[in-house]
Amino acid sequence: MKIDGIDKIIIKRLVKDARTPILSIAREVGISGAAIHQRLKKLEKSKLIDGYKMVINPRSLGYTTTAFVGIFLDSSSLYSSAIKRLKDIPEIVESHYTTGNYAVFIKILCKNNEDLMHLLNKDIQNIKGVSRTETFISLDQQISRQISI
Amino acid sequence: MKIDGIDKIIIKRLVKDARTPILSIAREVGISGAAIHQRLKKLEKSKLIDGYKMVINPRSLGYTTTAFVGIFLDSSSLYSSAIKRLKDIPEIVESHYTTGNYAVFIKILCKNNEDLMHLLNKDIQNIKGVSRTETFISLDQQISRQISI
DNA sequence: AGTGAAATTCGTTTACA
DNA sequence: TGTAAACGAATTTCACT
Repeated sequence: MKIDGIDKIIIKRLVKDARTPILSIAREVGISGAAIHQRLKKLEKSKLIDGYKMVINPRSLGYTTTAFVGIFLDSSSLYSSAIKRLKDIPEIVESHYTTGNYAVFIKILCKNNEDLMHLLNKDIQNIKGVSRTETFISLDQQISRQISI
Repeated sequence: MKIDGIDKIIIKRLVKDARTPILSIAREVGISGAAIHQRLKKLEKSKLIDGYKMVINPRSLGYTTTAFVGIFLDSSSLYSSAIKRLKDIPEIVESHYTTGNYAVFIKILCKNNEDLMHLLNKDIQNIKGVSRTETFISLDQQISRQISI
């Protein structure tokens, strides 16, 4: 799969705004809408494009706190059952099985510190196999982007 | 800002596929396209909607490794200059200033372990003020989602 | 908040360079 | 890969409820 300059323009425009009309991109690059359409279908088929998503602003819903939580498990065999429970906690937006100190590493959004404490002490600590957690609260996010193309 | 059931359907559909035609949503909920259009503009103005993004699949570009890196800084006064340097490393997709052990916490995508080592030992360790790093490599990601509405 | 209609703009297909 | 033409579909605006 080779990507040329036109493909890059298509991708850059749609990464910025996925609802940009194809014809508007066509006018920018100076080829027909049908050609852009064709290229886009090819990019989608190649799996380079994973989809198009509306982005929700968590802040507007009161979710002002981002935190990362490292979770220690008593045994790695408890991983899949723990994941099942973690999936039921909607504030958890990412979950990884990681090398290093922790077994499970999650990213979590909370409305405030009280909610975070509740999530840690009740929802997460009560999961079978969870022995201990370590929390890193994000005070400032300076980078948020996708891999560059 | 109050969100009713119709708004939720609009959001759910567009979170799943941002290029879903408004008229297709209109047909699903049984009101006119103009009404959906109106609601959508209102949601966008309310800042609940942060935008629409094409999602790139990093794997298709060879980025098969996700890692989290905690960075220790000699002094917190070096934060802003360090961030400037981190922004120049395209593999870094998130950067946070965090409470806890680390000063800076990043999420990074790499093609392989060699690239990761190079990024850690050359690009990151050479940044002024960086004393030490701790790396957690993601072996398995089970949750990847947005905050629920 | 919603409607229906009108005007404009898009997406998609097709036949052809 | 690309184009131009054609057509159905979608977006957007507006006067009215």
